Amino acid sequence: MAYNHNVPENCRLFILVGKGIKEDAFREAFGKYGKIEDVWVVKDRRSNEDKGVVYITFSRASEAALAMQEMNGRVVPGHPKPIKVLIANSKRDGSVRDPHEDEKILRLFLIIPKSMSEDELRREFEQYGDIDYATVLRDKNTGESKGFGYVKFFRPYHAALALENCDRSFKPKFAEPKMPRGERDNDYEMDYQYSRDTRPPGAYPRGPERGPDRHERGTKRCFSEYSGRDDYHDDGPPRSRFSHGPLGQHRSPDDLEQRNDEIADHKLVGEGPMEMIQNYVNNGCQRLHVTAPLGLTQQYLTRLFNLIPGLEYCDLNEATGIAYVRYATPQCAAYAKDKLDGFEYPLGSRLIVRFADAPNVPDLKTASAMNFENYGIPGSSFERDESDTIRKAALILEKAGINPDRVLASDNSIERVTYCNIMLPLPKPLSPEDSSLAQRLFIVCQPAAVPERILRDAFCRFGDLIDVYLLSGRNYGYAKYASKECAMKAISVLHGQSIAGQRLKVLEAEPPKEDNRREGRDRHDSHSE
DNA sequence: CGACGGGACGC
DNA sequence: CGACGGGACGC
Repeated sequence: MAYNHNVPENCRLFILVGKGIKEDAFREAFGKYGKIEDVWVVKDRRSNEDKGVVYITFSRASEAALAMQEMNGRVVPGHPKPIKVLIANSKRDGSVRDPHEDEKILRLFLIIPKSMSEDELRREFEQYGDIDYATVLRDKNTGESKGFGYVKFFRPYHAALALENCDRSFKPKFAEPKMPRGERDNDYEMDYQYSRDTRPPGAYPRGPERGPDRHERGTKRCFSEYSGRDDYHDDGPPRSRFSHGPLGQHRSPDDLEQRNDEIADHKLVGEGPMEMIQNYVNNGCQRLHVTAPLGLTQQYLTRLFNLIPGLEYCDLNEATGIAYVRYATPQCAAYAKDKLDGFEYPLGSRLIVRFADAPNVPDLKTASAMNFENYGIPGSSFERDESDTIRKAALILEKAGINPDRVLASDNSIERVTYCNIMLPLPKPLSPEDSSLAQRLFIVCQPAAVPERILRDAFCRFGDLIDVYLLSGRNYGYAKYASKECAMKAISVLHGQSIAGQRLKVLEAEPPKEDNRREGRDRHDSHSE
């Protein structure tokens, strides 16, 4: 435990690259995919010359996977050679090439309820991306679930999103590769298989509502554009030379309401107005940069952008409120930008949607700042007719399966949540799992258990929550806090209230029953690793 | 085309 | 009444 400080798994990129490129160029090229923790341009000890290898550590695996997916095979500006981007092995594993190393970044090991079937497991995780397989391990004799399973994705980015965003009770981990000796069939060249536009063999479009253009792209583009691609050369669906008007144009309040209407009237939902989308100009940009209000969750934002056909991913950094969204075609992206830029979501806040890397929008900061002027200032003309706007927006959110009551309160300190009978403080970040325990609470749900994600959402709102869980199959459990005040606040607010239809008791927990009284220096820490 | 530095448990 | 959680894949 001494070294290897808490760098999460699969957050580091291993990049093969031309020599003479400086650290700043990598920060510039990779920084937009996430928070860069470290850039190391490897140099020869003696000659001090570049070795053509760079390591970049991101704060999260999804950021690294996204950067790999987007940057592999591209060039760093000003340097002609396309780079090769892989997820780095952990330092401990060294440079060994495991023949099944892809499992380390594609497959999750998950703790699941004993009652959960493979279908349910798959359904739970396919919200994060296309799934290769979902398995539940069972006792050979009784057939009873062992309470854990594996889910394998096609893309590292999707696996990482699932890991980071699934209910914490799954205790997700990247699975250790373990393969029967028999080889698997689709062992095609791994090197570039996760790159930008590829869709793996057997992948299917997520969700039945996807537009037909998805299928056309589908399987056959896997390796078409890797070699030496250095710019936008879209070979996607039929492009149109016509547009429904200029893009990125200043918008009037009437336009916003008009768009809300369109969405509410289903013009935008479901099978999608494909011919309309095709009429959007192809500017070669499939990625959008979204500025969302803080507090908005990954899941909710994904549902919103998924209303528009062709969504490939929607990655929100919940800490910054910045999301990157990608669609199957530039037209879909343009359509999404047109419809959702300035959209009131959640109620009371507006999204800002820009092209992430369009040549004609070189400076994101400038674009965002301008946009704030247009939409973000209270007292602007957007406030007129407020009740009507809110009503329409609520309609749209309901269609996306989003709870319209989850409104950011005007004073930004409490909100209405549908699962609870009272207003609650806004969610606060969890304390790290290894935080020292300050107070434990005993929780009883009567008459029946409440899903853990709801408990987590409720109990985190007082701050410094480490963990909350119910004993498996029971209606009681514990919440652990890193601060006594936060725990006591949770008791004072939540005790006696109703959550997900259950009556809640929240008490200070008694010390664990098995008297571990010898808390001195009972065991010597085996310094592992 | 292919693999590991610097600084470092702490206010 | 309601008291203490689960963890690796048929070679």
